[in-house]
Amino acid sequence: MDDLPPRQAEVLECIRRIIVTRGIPPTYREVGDELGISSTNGVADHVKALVEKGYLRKPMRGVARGLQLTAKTTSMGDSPTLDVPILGNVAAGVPIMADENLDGCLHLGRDMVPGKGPSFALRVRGESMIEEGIHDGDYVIVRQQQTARNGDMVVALVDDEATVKFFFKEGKRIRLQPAHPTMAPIFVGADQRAAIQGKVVAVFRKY
Amino acid sequence: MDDLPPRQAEVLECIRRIIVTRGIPPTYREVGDELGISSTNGVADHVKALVEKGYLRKPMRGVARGLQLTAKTTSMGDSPTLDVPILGNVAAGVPIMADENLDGCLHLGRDMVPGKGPSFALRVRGESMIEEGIHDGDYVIVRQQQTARNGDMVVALVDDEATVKFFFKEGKRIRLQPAHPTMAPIFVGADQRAAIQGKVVAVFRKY
DNA sequence: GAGTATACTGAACGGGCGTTCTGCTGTCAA
DNA sequence: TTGACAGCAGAACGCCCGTTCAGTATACTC
Repeated sequence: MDDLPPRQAEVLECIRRIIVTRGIPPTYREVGDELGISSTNGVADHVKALVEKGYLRKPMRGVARGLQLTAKTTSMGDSPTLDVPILGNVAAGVPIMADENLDGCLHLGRDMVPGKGPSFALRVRGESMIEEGIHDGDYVIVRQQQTARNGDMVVALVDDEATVKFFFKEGKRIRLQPAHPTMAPIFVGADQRAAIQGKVVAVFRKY
Repeated sequence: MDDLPPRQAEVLECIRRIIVTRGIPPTYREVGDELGISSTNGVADHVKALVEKGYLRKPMRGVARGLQLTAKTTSMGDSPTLDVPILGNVAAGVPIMADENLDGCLHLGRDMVPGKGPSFALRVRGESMIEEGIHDGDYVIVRQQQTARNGDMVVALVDDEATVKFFFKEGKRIRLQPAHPTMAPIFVGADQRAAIQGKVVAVFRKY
């Protein structure tokens, strides 16, 4: 993901920083001034490469300050902010990573979403994590990953349905443990692959 | 707050919509095209008025697409998104509304933060609302207001310290009720004014 | 009736800014 | 050693775009 040539990475970082801190994208000359590139063409070359590689977007050509960040950029590196798309309910079907948001975005400070990699948000249905302080209707912010460690709270796909549970590997089977006084854990055998969608890294609730 | 002349409100709404949906501010001519204003000066007049009234900002003059929204704009109207500044800990001193963010921002879909008016976020210290699923370290999103209704979860100033409690008016006194099995409520007499800072409208937790 | 705010048209100026072209210097793999 | 890629310089073109100046029209207040 982050296999950019060093100078291109600097250019991308510079553009991202300016967009985040100033609220409006820089011009080629502004980028050049910051990085010591006197020719606009020098910057244009880098931008062209970054667009081709999917790190930047240029929706309208020939337009002043027309550079935009893509999801690839906002969910990478040490960006101070992060756009987390809300992909749907955690009890309804398979969540799919998409560029465009379905139900809006959670825009959070980078330090509030631990770890790297793409993230998404889901709405929790049911009370299975009530003892963790996660209620029906809460949103969970999930970092996409296929594996998990014992004790992690994960979003897993069981019978084509996504659920939020604690993850425990017990020998050959996996235990998906709810945080509810009366609900029983779900066991997934070695044959049925437990499709881990990601790890819950944050929770959001609306009153 | 929203006492703008109708046409100025349309211009502001148009600019805000374009910034939110396209990610980059519009030019005067783009605004004019959308609203049927053929002269850039017509738009410039509206922008000038909106800047003077504090609804827009123009940090650099003479710069293409240099318009920015102010906190006044983002926390008003039917904006689809909302920037909520994080102002500090809920147990540490008086929260103050400021233009610039202290600890970053929660950028949330408008429909996720009920109600109107300016909002801010605070970090909760202690376990006093544990039974509500609000843990130590959680963030609460607070809509600024001076009054509250029975049962509201509010941020109140008691002895110059901000706390999160449920609000109940009981005759002449006010009861600030924690959601904790062993913690006692705080009573505020009629003489001591309970300084309500706002109402908790959302919660955010980071793992 | 004078003054002020709103809401524009039309035109022109001048710098901002993306684009394009040519050409240069490296490095690295084939 | 030929080629591809990264990373520039320098210059020129031409539209984009904020700004400014000069008016016009309506509505409202004093």
